Amino acid sequence: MTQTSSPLNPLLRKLEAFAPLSEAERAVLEGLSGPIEVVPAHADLIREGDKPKGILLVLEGMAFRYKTRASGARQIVAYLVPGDMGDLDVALLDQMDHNIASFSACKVVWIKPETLASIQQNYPTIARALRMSTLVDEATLREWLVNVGCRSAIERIAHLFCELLVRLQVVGLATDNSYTLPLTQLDLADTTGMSNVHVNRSLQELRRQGLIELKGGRLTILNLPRLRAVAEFKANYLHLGDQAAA
Amino acid sequence: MTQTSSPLNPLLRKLEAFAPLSEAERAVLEGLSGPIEVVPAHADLIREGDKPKGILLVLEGMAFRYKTRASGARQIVAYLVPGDMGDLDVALLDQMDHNIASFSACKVVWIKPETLASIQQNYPTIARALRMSTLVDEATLREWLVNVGCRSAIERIAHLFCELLVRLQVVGLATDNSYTLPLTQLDLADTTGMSNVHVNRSLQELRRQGLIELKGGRLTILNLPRLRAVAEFKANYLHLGDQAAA
DNA sequence: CGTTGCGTTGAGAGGCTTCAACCTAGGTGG
DNA sequence: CCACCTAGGTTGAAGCCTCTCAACGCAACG
Repeated sequence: MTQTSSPLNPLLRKLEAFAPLSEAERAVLEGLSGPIEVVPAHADLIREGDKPKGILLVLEGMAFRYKTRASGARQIVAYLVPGDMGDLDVALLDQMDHNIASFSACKVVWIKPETLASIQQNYPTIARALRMSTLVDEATLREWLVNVGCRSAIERIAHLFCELLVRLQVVGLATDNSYTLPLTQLDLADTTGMSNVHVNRSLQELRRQGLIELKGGRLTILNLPRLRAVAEFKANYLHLGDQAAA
Repeated sequence: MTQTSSPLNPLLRKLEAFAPLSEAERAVLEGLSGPIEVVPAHADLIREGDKPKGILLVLEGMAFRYKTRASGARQIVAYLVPGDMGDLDVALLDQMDHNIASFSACKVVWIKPETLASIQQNYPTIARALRMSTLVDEATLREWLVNVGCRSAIERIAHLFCELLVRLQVVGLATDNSYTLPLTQLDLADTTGMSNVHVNRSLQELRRQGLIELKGGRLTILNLPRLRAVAEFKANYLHLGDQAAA
């Protein structure tokens, strides 16, 4: 209630989902805000082969990690929503092995490795929360692999929607089982490893079953229990405790 | 040359691929050996829902991470070869979100979080190498997602074989483009998101093209350049510098 | 008012799955 | 020492899920 308008709010909310923070700790995190970069929609933030620019923190908007093949095929390997951070140790790498781009217009910060390192040293609770968050990112990647590796078309999309709901709820960006989803069907296709045509048909099926409504860049989940059942969604990999009924 | 017989040797080799270690640092790492657990083939090391036992380090044999669906379907999400370690911070989680099991008989160690933490504090070079290694694990997961998300059956298998070659070469377990591969075709199927029948046919095709030989639990790559071309394999995500011609 | 990006629809093709049978090799026990 | 058993590899056939290609609708925008 105090600082809902701070650009750092999503990060604070996310970390507090792992461990309560003191006022001092919250204040320190506010110090991360630095120079905010405003990024238009559909723009690359950093490309494969580039030297890491620092630790990416998304404040607003939605971004994603992806890799491309020589053929031009694209695989999206992660979504970055407000409060999400890149790897704490990216600075160790001399070049990126994948790309990061924006879905919608974004506000981001590139945190200097030293800044983060010093915070981690001096504030163990924050350090813990940040490391938890990294573990969850990895767990999410594993879940995405399960998604593409052994779920059907409809199940994949349903699972993705369930995951996003939880992640956006944590940072206060989803209410009434509804949230902004600035993706095209082609984006969804490249995320779930299917063709845009089949994404279209799967979405229609989800609509026909009365599970979701998706139009104008906003997704509304009409029947969450059934959507979760379809996706066989268990939130345990997000490690939020009981907040998101596993 | 000095201590090739140490059970810790794979870890040393792996970390040295990221940064040269001093004798003192090597000695410290030897101290990790602790009580070695011998695990038979096809046994679970830890299950989803369990409390993490410590940081897993594989000394010998081959293990894997996997998740299962209610239907019984299994998705393998990572391979663990000698020298591979689990997440440095797993101890932060109160329960595992996936399983780990052995392919072949293994020797492993469960390192106590405190032990590792103290080493990380006192030996920055080791800490760096360990964190690099975690970054590579995550990058590998992303590459696996690309594999399942947008490569054809043959390409998936070829890519997996290329990756394993590099990883095993690093720890000295592959010579002459050949290495031990204690997997069944069903294991390969659950790794690549396909049916065992189709894995069988894809392997036959790779054999027919003279690219590989696979029998008796040993894989020999007969034509590495062509196998890499088929897989469109670029080793950059393993971040080994020039050691493995990207 | 044309252009452009995105969603939608139809039709045909194909990669992969499923089911099922059969084969082989290795291990076990009578 | 052989018969049996089992796990894993191989093969065939049928079918479907998903893809590709292509056309068309539609809304936003300059």
